[in-house]
Amino acid sequence: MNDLYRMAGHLIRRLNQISISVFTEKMKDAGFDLTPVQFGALSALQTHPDVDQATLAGLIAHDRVTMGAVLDRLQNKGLVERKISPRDRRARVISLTDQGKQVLETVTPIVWALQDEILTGLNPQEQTELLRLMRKAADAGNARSRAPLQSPQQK
Amino acid sequence: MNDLYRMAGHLIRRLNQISISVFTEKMKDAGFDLTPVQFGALSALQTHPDVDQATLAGLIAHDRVTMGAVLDRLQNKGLVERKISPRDRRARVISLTDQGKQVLETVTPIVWALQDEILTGLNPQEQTELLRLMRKAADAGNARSRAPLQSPQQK
DNA sequence: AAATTTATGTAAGTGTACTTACCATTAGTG
DNA sequence: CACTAATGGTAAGTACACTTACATAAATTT
Repeated sequence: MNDLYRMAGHLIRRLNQISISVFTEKMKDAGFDLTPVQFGALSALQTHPDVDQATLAGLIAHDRVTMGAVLDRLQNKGLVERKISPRDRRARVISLTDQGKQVLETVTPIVWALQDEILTGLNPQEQTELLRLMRKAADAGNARSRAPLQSPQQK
Repeated sequence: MNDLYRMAGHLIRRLNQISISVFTEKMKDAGFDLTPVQFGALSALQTHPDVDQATLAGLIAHDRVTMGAVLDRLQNKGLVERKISPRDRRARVISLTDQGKQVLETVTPIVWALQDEILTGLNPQEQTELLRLMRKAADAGNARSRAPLQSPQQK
């Protein structure tokens, strides 16, 4: 038995694989073609409408380049619109289309429901505790990641 | 404050970003150009020498295709050798080169040391508990991931 | 007002992490 | 022993998740 299996990094990667796999499967079952990151972007847009790409990237802890590519796909699917900001001609203001809003509304409860499935094998108390610890670790480590989470107020 | 931030999937993804970022930074500081997955492959090869690519992939929960690409890079760096298996002409038996062994030996303690840094913000008891819960969840969810972990005996 | 710095978005490149499809080979069945 | 099924590896394609580099535009400094 390799020590690797006891390393935080390896366990986190494995959980991420499981998480993405469960998400993809459930989304497919529900008839939607939406990745976790794409859902994250739509979800952040609902809470913070009409932000530009860089701000949106900061809201879900991505770099501008990745966010640009994700938005390309969301735009192709007709879920999102890009408009040049009237106050800054460099910036693209992103907004949910009607279809985007509708998809998000349908999909959000499904995404919530699948969260438990990611943590199958843990009882409710353990799930709560794991969530608490992960949140604490993610908050503390935020500045260490390449694309830190940035609340819009900070900007 | 968006609900997204309370979802298991989002927290796992964030921890993974932090984990990879810390790994990359520390490895670079130490003068090595090695990714987490590349280290994982070398480490698994140490414990299970002379396995074929598919078996190696199973040992660290990857699919054959990803493993092939990782091994291309490790081979280019001279850390690994591929030989056609005498007992199965389809299979490539992978072995660590002397340089690979040496790199692994130097790097392993660095990787262990950096694990704590991934979980900065948690005290030792919390780290232990998080690791326990992650291991339990990863084990239980193993079959759900696209590329489940496979012990060589199972095969 | 001009020069410098900073910031937004995109292009190109690397490295996972998969999918499907394919070829070669081996194992299993009739 | 022929036929089929399963397996190992690769090819091509998609989607993150970054990096560096660059053009444009805005903000700041001189």
